Formats: sequence, C-alpha cells, structure tokens
Amino acid sequence: MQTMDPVEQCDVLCVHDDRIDLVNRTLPDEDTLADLAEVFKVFGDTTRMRILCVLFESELCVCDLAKLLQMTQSAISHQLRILKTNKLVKARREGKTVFYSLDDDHVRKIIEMGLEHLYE
Amino acid sequence: MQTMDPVEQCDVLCVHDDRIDLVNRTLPDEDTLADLAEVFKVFGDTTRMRILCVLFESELCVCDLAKLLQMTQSAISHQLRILKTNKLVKARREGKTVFYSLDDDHVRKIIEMGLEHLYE
DNA sequence: TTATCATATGAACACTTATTCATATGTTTC
DNA sequence: GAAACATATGAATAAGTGTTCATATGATAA
Repeated sequence: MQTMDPVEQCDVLCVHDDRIDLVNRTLPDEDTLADLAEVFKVFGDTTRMRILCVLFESELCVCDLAKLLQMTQSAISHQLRILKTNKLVKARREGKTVFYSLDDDHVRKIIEMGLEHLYE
Repeated sequence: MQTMDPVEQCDVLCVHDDRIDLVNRTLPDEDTLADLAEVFKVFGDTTRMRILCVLFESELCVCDLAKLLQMTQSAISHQLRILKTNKLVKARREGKTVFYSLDDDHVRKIIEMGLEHLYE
C-alpha cells in the first residue's frame, strides 16, 4: 500500500507544479468556497426545491405550501426557515398568515441553469 | 393540538385555491424536481466545490488534486466519481494518469450564479 | 380574557453521506 | 512475467440532516 500522507504523496512522478501554481493564484479563499457549497446545499433537497419552484408563480402561505406539497405544516416550516436564513425566500406577515415568496431573481436563474444542465 | 393530516388541513380559512390551481399547472413534474435537487446536491459539498473551482483553471490529475486540496487520493477519487456520474467533470486517461476537467460551461455558470447570490 | 387559528421551534429518530482503511484494477517499465 | 505507480472501489464509521411529535409563539375575534 502506498503512503497516504496528504501533503507529500507522489511528488516526483505525477505532480504538475506549474498548474498547481496557476490554480493557487486564482482559487477563491476557503471561506468563500464553503459559503458557495452552503448555498447549493440549500438547493439540494427535494422538499426545498419543490417549495422554490412552487413559489415561481405566486407567493403562498405556509398552509397552502403544506397542502400543495402534501406535507405537514411543521416540515414545511422547518424548510422555510432554512430557505429564509439563506436569503432564498422572504416572508410577509398579514394577520395570522405569513406569505413567502422568492427573495430575488438569482434564485430563478440558478434553478434555470440547473434545468439547462439536466437537458443538455 | 391541530390535526396533522397533510391533505385536509386548514382547508377553510387559509387555502387560496386560485393560486394553487395556477401553481399546479406550471410546476415541473416530480421526477424533474428530484433530478434538479440531485444536481445541486452535488454542488453542495465543500470538497466537491473545491475540486470544481480548482478545475476552473486547468485540467488536473487525481494526484495533483489530492496534493492541492490536502486530502487523500481515496477521498478525492470518491468525490470525482460523484462529479463524473453527474456530468460535472469528465476524465481523460494518459497512461497511468487520469486527467479531470469541467464537463461543460454550465458548471462555470452555475457556480458564478452562486457567487453572485453570495455578494448581492 | 379566552378560544381559535396560523406559524415557529426544540428534541428525538431515522436516514443519508463523506472520509478512512484496505484492497483491487489498470498501465507502464524492467 | 514481476514490480511500481496512479487510480478506483467496497465496507465501516462518524457526522450531518429531514421529518415527526409535541408544544410554544403570535395574531385575531368573541
């Protein structure tokens, strides 16, 4: 078995140092990369994706979302919280009812990009 | 405690049937929604996002990726498999070495959209 | 104020998933 | 052929996450 030291492995025969230098100069910092992954993680759940797509057409209250998606109010509420924290949806209160809608147009564009990728 | 039946809840006071009809006519089918979430799930991991961003500049072999990201060859290989299965990267063999690169321009665009969302 | 309705949330559980370890596969060189 | 190297992969473990259940909060109406 070869050594598994992540820093020193195969440094003679395979590593292409010129390319590594290039990449290191232009790579986003680790915090940005983590934030990026975090955003996409929010899109990466069926329930949340269904909520977002449903909100393409119209703002909806929690109760309507639950009925549409055939899920409990609690499950929807938990997911809406994640979507709101990550600024994918925004909330508007009207009496007892809270209406949710897409936060901005990036959400739409990101999802459309995903669809394009699926159907390429 | 209120009833939790997902189909029949709060059907008198809250549900906005006109909006629900509108949404149901335009919502992508469940398979598409699941595939969409699946794609974004692939972007939603720090290691895979780091791999993708590193591949922005240049194709790289597994060994270089492991060195760059300070991770074991095995961990990188497992993640590359997921990226390849979902058509985010492609592989090119050259002797013992396998070079990976971004599969198409959608990957770039999707990540750029994510960055835009972060910095809005 | 009390009752009722819509929504939010904490804790527990089940399920998923990323990494590690060990090993297998595929390629080149001797 | 055997040895060496780069990569791939199966199994196990640990960490993360979505849903449920129970309950809390906030708002309206009587």
